[in-house]
Amino acid sequence: MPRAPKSPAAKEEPVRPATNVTLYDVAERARVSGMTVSRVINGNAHVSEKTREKVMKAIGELGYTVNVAARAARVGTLRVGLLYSNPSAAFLSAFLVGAMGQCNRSGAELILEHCEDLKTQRKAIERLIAMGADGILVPPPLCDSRSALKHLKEIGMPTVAVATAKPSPQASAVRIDDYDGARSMTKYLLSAGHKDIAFIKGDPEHTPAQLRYQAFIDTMREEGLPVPAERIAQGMFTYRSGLVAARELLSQKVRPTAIFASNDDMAAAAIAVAHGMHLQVPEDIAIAGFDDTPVAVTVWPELTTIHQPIGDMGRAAVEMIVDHVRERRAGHEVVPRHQLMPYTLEVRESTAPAEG
Amino acid sequence: MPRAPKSPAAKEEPVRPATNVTLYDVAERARVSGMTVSRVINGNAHVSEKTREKVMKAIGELGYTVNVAARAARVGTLRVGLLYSNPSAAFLSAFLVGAMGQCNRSGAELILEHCEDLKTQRKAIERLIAMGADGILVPPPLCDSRSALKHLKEIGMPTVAVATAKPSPQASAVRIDDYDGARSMTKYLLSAGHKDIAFIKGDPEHTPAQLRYQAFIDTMREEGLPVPAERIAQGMFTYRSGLVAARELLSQKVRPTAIFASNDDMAAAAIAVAHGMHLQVPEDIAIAGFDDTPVAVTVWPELTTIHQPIGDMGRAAVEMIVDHVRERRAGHEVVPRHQLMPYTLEVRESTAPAEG
DNA sequence: CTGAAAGCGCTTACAG
DNA sequence: CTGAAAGCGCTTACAG
Repeated sequence: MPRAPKSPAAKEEPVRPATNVTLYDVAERARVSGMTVSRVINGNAHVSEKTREKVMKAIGELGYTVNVAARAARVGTLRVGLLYSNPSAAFLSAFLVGAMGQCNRSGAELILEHCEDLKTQRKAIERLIAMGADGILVPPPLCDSRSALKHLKEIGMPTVAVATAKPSPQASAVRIDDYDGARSMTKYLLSAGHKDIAFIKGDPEHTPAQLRYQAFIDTMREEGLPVPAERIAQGMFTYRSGLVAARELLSQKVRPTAIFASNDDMAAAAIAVAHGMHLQVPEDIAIAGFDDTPVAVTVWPELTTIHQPIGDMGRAAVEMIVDHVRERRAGHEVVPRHQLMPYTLEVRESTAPAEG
Repeated sequence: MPRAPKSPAAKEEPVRPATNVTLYDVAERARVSGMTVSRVINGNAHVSEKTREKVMKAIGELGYTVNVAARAARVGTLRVGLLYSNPSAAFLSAFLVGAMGQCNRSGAELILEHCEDLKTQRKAIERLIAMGADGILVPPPLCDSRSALKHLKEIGMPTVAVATAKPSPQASAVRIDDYDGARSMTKYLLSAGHKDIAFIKGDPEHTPAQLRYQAFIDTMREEGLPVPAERIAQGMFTYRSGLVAARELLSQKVRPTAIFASNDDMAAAAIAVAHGMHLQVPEDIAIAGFDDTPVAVTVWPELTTIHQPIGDMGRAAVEMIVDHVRERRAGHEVVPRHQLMPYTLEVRESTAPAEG
């Protein structure tokens, strides 16, 4: 493989800085009891600001980190439920890598439950609860299900939606700005001199598909380049649907100079179709994707795409749900949080400046 | 906050059967001390056979499982190092999912270290040790490096090689039988009526590549179908190398009726090349892969392939390394173990009976 | 708002 | 070969 896959936890921060400093070391230095330190690190409200500061200072100076194993021994292992239906294999495994890594660091346990469709989701949620889930993570496409989120809200289960494009204000969410990402890609293609760009839409049920398309249309329009209907093809985020869509787009009398597929699987399919028509990529047709899943660097030429930090999102989602669970246990109200992760434009070989 | 009690009708194997039975419950029932139970569950040698049996019986009756969090609190979290260089992204993430899941269940922690090539591996091993690794997992292609394994052996570090085709008797290994798997695939193609089968070899540095090729050749020969040189193409396990190899194989005057690529990335490339030549898959040319990585079900038609249980191998490797570390701590000699995982032949749409 | 005590479930010395 | 005691680092009652 040409490039080393991103290692999930390798960089970040040492898995756990094998510190021998305990809560009591902090207590001693801050001249308080261990109890008080415990309160501070758990965000308990009943600590004076002054005391909290003293403790935080000592924590910083000593480089203290909580021993999650000891905490888990006392408090019971916190269980994070993952309710998933049918995201792509690539998405799920990248997400799991991040989520599991963080569970490990947080001393939590990940339990998975599959649910085939929206009808069975209530049962899946109940199974997760029966298995002792303290909080639940909801990746696409379930994260866009109002009824799933509503059900979870009603039963008071801490919830984090992942990779939804239109987050509910009622529930926490970890996501990228799909609109912005698609806008960046469109601008990049424009700046490379492409004017006649075709677009492959994704599954209309997925909110990211809608926003990516909208961003493309809006950005083109802003440049005074309205997109005719024959430059838009409907896909379903699958490779196979990309095959059909790309065939449709490339069999026009006048071909576009670039295709922006709204995910990598469809972009990979577009490359295959182009090659099948003896078109060179990117010389005859530039092709771009979205997500930066493993297939993006498997195909040749490698795909220019928007890198969605799926592993980091899994990590962040677990961090957030763990916070929520602990807030709840501490008797606090759980306020929904929305975390926007940074995406990056990965320019690779499948795109190049337009000719002329 | 107390966790809701588990329903007795538990699922398969709940992540951890949240049993409330402790070591002392077992001790009481077996009429021994907690210390003795601890010795038994840790495989300590200094327990009489009779006592051990009593304890095991009580454990079974009570459904006791050790509380890994409590153990970790006492004994320090066990750290499993993962030394990897450049396996494909798909392999690594599938492996990580299995390995991390098992680490979670075992109360261990996974720490990753990348090493670019064989020259830097010694340093990578030292970094892993500095980070507190108690045992090290070595996936391909490093698992085939004699010098890496030798170094680890010399410093007395418990080691498990993963997915090597030619395991060293000196080190533990978790793998599938690559020879057998390739033989199964070849037999399947033969049974479907194919006689003229081409083969795309993998990176000659990887032991699985060698065995898969050998199995193909041997099986064909047994059937009285020796394979001419023009039916063999050299690949490197990458998509791009598969593109080149497939082009070579399919541009012969007389085309084979099937191509067996020794991994999925190359098989996916072969499909793309076939489509580019306006050949139908599987009607005009059947194509098979090996590994069953996500790309196998991303491309269309989906790939017939040998399913290598990569996630399970990650799980098994962690289980084994944890055993080794604990054996070592208990003062036992670590005897290398070799675990063969089951592969399965996944017949999908990319192959069909030969015509005629 | 803060603290002294007890205990989570297990293992490490130390005995016998 | 077996056990009584102490303690891992943290948190949960219970006080004040």
